[in-house]
Amino acid sequence: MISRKTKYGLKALSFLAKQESNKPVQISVISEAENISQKFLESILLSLRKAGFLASKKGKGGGYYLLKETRDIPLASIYRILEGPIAMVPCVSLNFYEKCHDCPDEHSCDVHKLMIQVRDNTLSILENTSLQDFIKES
Amino acid sequence: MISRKTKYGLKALSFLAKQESNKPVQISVISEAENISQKFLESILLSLRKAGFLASKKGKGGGYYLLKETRDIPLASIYRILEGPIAMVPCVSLNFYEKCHDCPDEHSCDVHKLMIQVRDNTLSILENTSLQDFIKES
DNA sequence: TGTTTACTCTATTAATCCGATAGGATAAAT
DNA sequence: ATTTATCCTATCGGATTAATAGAGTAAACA
Repeated sequence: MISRKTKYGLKALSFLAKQESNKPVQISVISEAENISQKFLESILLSLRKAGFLASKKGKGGGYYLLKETRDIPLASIYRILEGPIAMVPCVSLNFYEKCHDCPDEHSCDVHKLMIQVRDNTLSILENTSLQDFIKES
Repeated sequence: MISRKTKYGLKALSFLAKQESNKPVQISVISEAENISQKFLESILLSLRKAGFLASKKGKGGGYYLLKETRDIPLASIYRILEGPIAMVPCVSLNFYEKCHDCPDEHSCDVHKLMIQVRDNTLSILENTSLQDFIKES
């Protein structure tokens, strides 16, 4: 299961992607439309901005807007920013590798072998689905 | 990422599956071989027993052993028992369905639509990988 | 029958994470 | 200047996780 943070982030990105123009949208607008706590959404959008997917404008008429084309925002990137590693165990993570504390030797671990397969399969979905695909069929 | 509970459970099942005979294996043997806290492993094996995958014998010569054929234990079942829902959001879970608190209407939710696809894809991997497949190539 | 062995069950704990909130700082528009 | 709206840090209660403790139960075996 993904956290609310990730779900909210996806909903907000989808909301922004569906605007006709690229005019900034205020946090309060998104939070009301999508039933998300405004303060919580603030921190989520901030993460997405720091990751380079969104830009913001302060002051009157300000807000958030997409910085990239929707087709250039793969689900995998959003997931990594908001949720963390895509791999099921740290020892097979490409972007967040960590040794498992209980494994003296990864290469002799069945779970390790299995999780590499699961990771590759999951990755192929998440890398090949973009924000565009995902609002397309609404 | 999966919890340690699930990882330990997988390792323990794999360990049992690799025994030649179906003689009971003591918790302490598994916990030492796999570097798992014995007490924690106790509760994990108990869950797997209650779910019908393992059986146990008490007393001398006792321990845990597999109750089903390794090919009849899909990863999906183990995952559901130890980790919980496979779906990324409760509103698309087949076995643990719950309405999302922030969605007045699931059918108009982009995330909902997307997560159905992700779920089906993930499911097809986890349902079609059995404990047998997963120890096979060690 | 009694002792050892090993699973069963409950419950407690420390640490971490999650979701949410508060409030002041900063920057832009008018 | 004043208003608007993002930026940033800090905090909080509650839930979950991983691990531990200890008493209870059942089986084997001498």
